[in-house]
Amino acid sequence: MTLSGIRTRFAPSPTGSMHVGNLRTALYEYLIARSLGGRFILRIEDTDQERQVEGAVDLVFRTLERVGLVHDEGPDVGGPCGPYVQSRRLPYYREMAGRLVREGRAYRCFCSRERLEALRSAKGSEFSGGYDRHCRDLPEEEIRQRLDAGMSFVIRQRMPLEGETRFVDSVFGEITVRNEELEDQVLLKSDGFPTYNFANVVDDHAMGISHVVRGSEYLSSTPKYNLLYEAFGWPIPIYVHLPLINGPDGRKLSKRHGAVSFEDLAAEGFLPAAILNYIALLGWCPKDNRERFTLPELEAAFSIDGISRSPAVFDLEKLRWFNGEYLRDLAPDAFLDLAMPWFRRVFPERDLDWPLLSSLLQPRIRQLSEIPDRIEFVRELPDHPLSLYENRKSKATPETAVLVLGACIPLFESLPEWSQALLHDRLVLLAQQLSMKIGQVMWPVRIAATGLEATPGGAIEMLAVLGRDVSLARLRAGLARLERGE
RNA sequence: GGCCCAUUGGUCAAGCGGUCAAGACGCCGCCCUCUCAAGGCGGAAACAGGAGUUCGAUUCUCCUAUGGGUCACCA
Repeated sequence: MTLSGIRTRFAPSPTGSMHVGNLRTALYEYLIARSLGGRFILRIEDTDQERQVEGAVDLVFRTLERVGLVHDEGPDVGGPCGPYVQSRRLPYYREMAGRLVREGRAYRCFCSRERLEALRSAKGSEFSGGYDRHCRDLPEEEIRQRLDAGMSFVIRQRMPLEGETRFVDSVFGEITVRNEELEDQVLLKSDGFPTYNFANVVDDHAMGISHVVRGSEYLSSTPKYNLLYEAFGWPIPIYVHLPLINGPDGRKLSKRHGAVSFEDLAAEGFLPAAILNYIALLGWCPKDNRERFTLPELEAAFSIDGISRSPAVFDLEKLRWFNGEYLRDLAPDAFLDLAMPWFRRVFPERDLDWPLLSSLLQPRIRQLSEIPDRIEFVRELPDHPLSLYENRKSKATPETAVLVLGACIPLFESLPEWSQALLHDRLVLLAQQLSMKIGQVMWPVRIAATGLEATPGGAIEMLAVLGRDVSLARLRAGLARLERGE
């Protein structure tokens, strides 16, 4: 079977949540494949028996689906290079490791973990690190003896002791490392599982991966990968190393920076499309500097040469801006559907004029999670100081408030219908009668009704949301407070 | 500490020898406006430092500084 053409893969370890860095890697891998007419493959790298997390594989599927990164081959959809789960490819890795041992490019190492640990601590602060190649040239009979004795072993790659390894990364350019820096890395662990490095190379070749896309934390170990490809006589893939994503403090983004996984962000009211759009721009910039992109638009615009080399800081503020844009672009009923669960957090039973509230909130929020706080005033009038009735711009004062509220309460009581149109007409009329500016009458009404300096709508809209009874009760209470002066 | 990489406003970033050094977020101001948003207009804000190369460096080279990555039977 020959695999040709552009092929990229997303190869997560099922160890927990979908970090935005991982998601971005998946995105770029997807985009490289799509923009070049290639195929995007999903492979699960579950070679670490101890770090498996229940349900993590499902989370990967679900997340990719939610953001629309559809893979062409993978554990669920199959493909010509299956299985796409590393724990089911064990015999293959053993065969390949055995081949390297036979050819003298790898060897069995019987060193105990204790010895290795002692080695490391002995080097101490020097940090010259690494394995001392103790078993590299064990005599044949000694190997056979230990094997017969049932000693466990790992298989290590026999690295060249001199010379240098050079490679070209599509993003970072040419990189050269002296071979003496390279450790005789473990290929096969004593439990028979391959290490990440080994399985990765073996599978990338077996699956015909043309572009190896990954975070730049792998940059310095890439020479080891290349030496493996060479040991097997396989062609070296095109490398695309991605700049890291850091937190605001300049350190690698992690849990202590708050919500950094896709599911955290989604739970906080960010739209998948907005998240995807934002992270697409973290480390990549289109030729025309455009910012708003749908996935198909990204597929058309993406190119490797737009990837940046320096790390990017994950800026929640900018994500919030993106999210606000996406929220505003939603059709009103689509926004209502998304807002409803958040409405229900404050009003599990009671119904309000949801379409009205929804239309007021849509242009005003950036995260769905802002909704509960924004409508809490409907449930209960917030404590507020009388000084709120003072507003320079509206020329409103506690004194004018008394006049306005005193006049509009009876007016509202006799209103035949509690409609925005009617409310509006009456208040405009009232302003004329009192020779006041419109804002002068609207301000105290809104304050008395909501107790808030800023509300999701004007006075009329707030009255409509609250309904006749609640509105009147609050206006009366407001007036009484003003008259008492406290 | 060794090795590798990076360095344009607070953040994302354009730039790829000659620019008054784009744009976006955020911030500030003005307009619109029954508050706040949204929208419109405007503003403050950057080439880490030092040597070279060159007629000319943000762009090329070297050094320094700072930051990051990596040195596992983790990925």
